[in-house]
Amino acid sequence: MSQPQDSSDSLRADKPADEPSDEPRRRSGRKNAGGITLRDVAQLAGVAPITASRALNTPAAVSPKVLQKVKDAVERTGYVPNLLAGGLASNKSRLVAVVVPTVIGPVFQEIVHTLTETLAAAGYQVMLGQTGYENSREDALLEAIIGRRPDGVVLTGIMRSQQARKRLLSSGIPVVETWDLTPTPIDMLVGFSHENIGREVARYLHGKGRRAAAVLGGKDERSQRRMLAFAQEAAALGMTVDGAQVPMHGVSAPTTLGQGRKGLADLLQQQPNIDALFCSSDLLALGVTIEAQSRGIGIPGQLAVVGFGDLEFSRDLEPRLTSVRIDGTAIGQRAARFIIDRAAGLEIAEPIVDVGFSIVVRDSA
Amino acid sequence: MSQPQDSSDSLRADKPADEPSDEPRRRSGRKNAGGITLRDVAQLAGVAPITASRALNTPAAVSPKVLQKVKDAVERTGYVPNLLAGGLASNKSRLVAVVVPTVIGPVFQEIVHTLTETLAAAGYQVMLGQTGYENSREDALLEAIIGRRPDGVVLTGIMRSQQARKRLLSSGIPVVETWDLTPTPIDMLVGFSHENIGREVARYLHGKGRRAAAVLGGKDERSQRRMLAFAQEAAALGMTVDGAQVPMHGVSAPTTLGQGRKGLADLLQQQPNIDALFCSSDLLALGVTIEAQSRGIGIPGQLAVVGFGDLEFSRDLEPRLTSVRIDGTAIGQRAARFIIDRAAGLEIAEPIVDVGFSIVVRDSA
DNA sequence: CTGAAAGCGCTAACAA
DNA sequence: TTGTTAGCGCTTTCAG
Repeated sequence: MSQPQDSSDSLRADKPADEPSDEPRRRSGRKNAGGITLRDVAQLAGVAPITASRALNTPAAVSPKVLQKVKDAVERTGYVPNLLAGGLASNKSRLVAVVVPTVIGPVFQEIVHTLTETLAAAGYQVMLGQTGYENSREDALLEAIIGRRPDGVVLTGIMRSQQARKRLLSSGIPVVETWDLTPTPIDMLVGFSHENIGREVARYLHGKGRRAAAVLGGKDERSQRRMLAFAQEAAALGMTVDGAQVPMHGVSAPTTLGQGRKGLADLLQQQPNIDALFCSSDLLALGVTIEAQSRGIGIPGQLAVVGFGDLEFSRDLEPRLTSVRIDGTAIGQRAARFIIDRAAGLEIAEPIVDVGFSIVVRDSA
Repeated sequence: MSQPQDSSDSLRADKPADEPSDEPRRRSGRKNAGGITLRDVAQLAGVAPITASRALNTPAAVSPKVLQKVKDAVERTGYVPNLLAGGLASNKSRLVAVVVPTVIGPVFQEIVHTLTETLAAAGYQVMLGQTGYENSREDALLEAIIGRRPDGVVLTGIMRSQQARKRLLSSGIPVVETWDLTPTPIDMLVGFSHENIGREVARYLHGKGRRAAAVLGGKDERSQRRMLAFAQEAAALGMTVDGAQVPMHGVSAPTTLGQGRKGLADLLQQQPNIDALFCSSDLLALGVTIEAQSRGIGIPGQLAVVGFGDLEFSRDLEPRLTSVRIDGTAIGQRAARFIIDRAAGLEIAEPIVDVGFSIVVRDSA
């Protein structure tokens, strides 16, 4: 490959510093985009390294002439700043850790997507971490995260180990917890109340004249809380209540359509007369729909079904699925803003946000 | 908290500066897990920093006694190594960038999941990047990625801009492309042939006695190639071929169930006699199933349907969906191994891997 | 097996 | 506005 950028150098006319004077011992193996550093750029532009740095980071603080020279030099060398070095020197890594139980399954997709996008637009890069719903990996993961000195950590539906929480807190890294309304957040919080959801759904179904309620959900903690609140409220309203817990295959997997089918079968065996069912995910609800269909059970006629998550496909099902909608985009944006603001040194006036939820009423209930 | 180290600096007291108050100016605002550095640990353990470093990184290279002392010191101080600093010094960031069009949608979930998990187990952290199917963001994203000097980049279904490819190549960072079999990969490759899939599905349906083929797919490039190959092979086998292209709402979004419903409707209007349909995603196929059901079209009796992706739910649909399965886990593991091996300085014997695919035959076709 | 010295590439403090 | 100096926290190199 011919690289014709050897001695032409038509730009740096004033300071011929070709003198390889007392070359200090250089370290080996560089992976550095051609080995070009800020110093090379500065030299080519005929300015001090710090000036080149300013031209790139705070262009307003530099004369237009210098700015242009530096830009040219960057262009000609193909220089890409080493953000690791910059981060070390400035103590700002521009890295944000996002931790979820798993990226498999539709639940946290919207949040991860929004965070990645919003933070990227602000110059941050997202590091992804998966805990797998277990505590065991939390500690190792935390160590790996803190070691990178991120400018923020977003926790979604996890981090229960008390020790881990303490560790994070004492690291001084801004933390945003999401997907729940913890009574005692580590730092900042963007969430919603699982209990309120359960209660509201119970009231909604009761209001529709249903009297024999049932719930179907996985055994993750938040799902359980929705289910419990639903059951309690339904009972308080005078409804009968049955429930089935979906067996989670592997503690890190989300609920599945198959579990929905099986779940309804189990439920019907337990209590054939149920007329209202709250599923802790839309996938479960879809399974229930299919199973009901194959059994000739009419939805919503015989059985009203409410899902959770309002997945993209739910509006197009037959019948169209009524579901609880969580605005993952809003959560992601708010969380991103919290971290960006913190990094900018702003005071967060209200570090706890309840984004709420809504019941999207369609045909299935 | 008695810290018996009142400015005596027991370790480096060999240069008595004339002025006693020689304390060097310290930089401000540290976010450093309590501000504990390797030097603090080393001092507490009574060894040199480099020895403490060795105790942590290559425990076999220090005496058991020293190892214990350092471990104790780490324990007592709560020290967490600064991986940014380590990365800068050693030129190994232990960061791997994973780039996908979007994490929304089920397509790349398995790969991202596997990569994150496998790499984490090897001490690497995944940085997530989303291009949004557009080229526009590719350049900025690439700059952000290269700037972090990752030890590897995994590209999934993207990076078309020639300039971007060149940039990556010249950065010297190991690159693994996935989800396709490019004729001229940048570096390493783990993929499968979209053309072969199209052809095989056509043959399969022809073998089942179907003669009026149709395809339904999104307009992303690979989907198109599957569809085209399918159409060509079907025609070559003497089948009639119709096709419909799903309108993508926003170029970055994956195909949806709703599009499947609409797609079938359009297709039937075009050609009511089709008896075999290849959908470029399982979600599309599900939509087709539902639409067919509501129109009283029997599957597979009247219409055979084949999906793509073999999503988790496909096996539980009614009828159970026949689909093309891609082993995302295998792709992720292979890609991770490539990068880990490269980082270890190993020669990659065969840098191009075809993981193939399989047609999972169920009831729908 | 252990240590001193010298940076990795960049930016915060000061100064000019 | 620009430059000088001194690190950021760690690891490489080269000696003991």
